[in-house]
Amino acid sequence: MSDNPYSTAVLAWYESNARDLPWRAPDATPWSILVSEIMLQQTPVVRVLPAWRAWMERWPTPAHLAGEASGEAVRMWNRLGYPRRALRLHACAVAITEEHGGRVPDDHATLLSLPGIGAYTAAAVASFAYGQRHAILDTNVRRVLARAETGVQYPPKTQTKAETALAEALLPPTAPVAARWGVAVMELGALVCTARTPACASCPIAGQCAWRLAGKPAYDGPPRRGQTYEGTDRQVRGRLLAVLRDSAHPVAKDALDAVWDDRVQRERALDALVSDGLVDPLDDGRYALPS
DNA sequence: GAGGCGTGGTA
DNA sequence: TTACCAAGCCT
Repeated sequence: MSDNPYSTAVLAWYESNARDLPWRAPDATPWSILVSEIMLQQTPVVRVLPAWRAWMERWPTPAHLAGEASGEAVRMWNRLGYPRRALRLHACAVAITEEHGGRVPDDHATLLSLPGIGAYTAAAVASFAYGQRHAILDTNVRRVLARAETGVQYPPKTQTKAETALAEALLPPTAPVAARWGVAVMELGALVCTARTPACASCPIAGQCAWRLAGKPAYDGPPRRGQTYEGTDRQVRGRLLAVLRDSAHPVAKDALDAVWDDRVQRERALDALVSDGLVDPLDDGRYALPS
C-alpha cells in the first residue's frame, strides 16, 4: 500500500481512456516499440502513425534495417523531422544486430549506450517493452507533476534533479504496476493535462491537483521562447536534404544551390549536413544520401 | 548546460 | 499571422 496518492485514479482512467496505438498492441515487439519511441521524440502521434506502419512493414527486425544503407533510413524518414534520428536508428539496428544477437537489449544501461537513446527512451523501452520498473519522465509527465505536485502551470525549461527524484518517489513498488503507471501518466498529460488548455473537468486527479487547488496561477517565470524557423540554418538543411531524399540518384551541386539564395548560409548548412553524416559528397562532385 | 536540430498543426 | 507546441538527444 505504498502506492502514490494518484496511482489508483490514474490507472483506472487509463483503463478506459487509453488510445489504441499499434505500438501498445499485445503483439508489439521490442523493436517496434523502440522505433516508435525514436519517431515520437518531438513529433506528434498523428504524424508518426503512418511512418511507423511503413517502417515496420519494410524493416520488421533490426537485422532488416541493418542490411540496408543508412541513406535508405534517411529517405524513409521522409518529412518526420530531425533526420539525424533516422541515422541513429540505423546505427542502433547495426549495433543490435552485430553486438546483441539481433535482440533489442532489455537492460537500461545497455539501451542508454545505443545511439539516439537517452534517459527517457531507455526507460521507456525497458518499461513498455519489458515491463520493468523505471521512472518515465517526458514532457507530458513533467507537466502533470509540475501541476499536481508542485502547483505550477509549467515545469522548468530544463529538467531538474528534483523532478527526477519526484518521479522516482511516485513510482509504484512492483514492476508491472510501475510500468502501467508510467504509460498512464504520460497519456494523462497527452490527452487531459495538456499544455495550452488542460481539461481539468475530465481529470481523474483534479481533486488532488496542487495547481488547480491554488486557483491555477498563471506561469510567472521568464518567457519560454519558442524556436523560430524561417530563415534559419535548420530550414536550409531541410530544403537541401529534401532534394536528395526526393531524387533516386546522386544530384549535382546546381540542384542544391537552387534551393537557397544566400551562398554563405547554404554552404554552411551543406557542410554541417556532411559533417553530421546525412549527406555524402561524392568524388565526382555530386551529392547523395549516405551509403 | 544552453543551444542546435525539422516539420506541420493549431489557436 | 505569429507563436507555441509535439513520447528528446547530443555537444
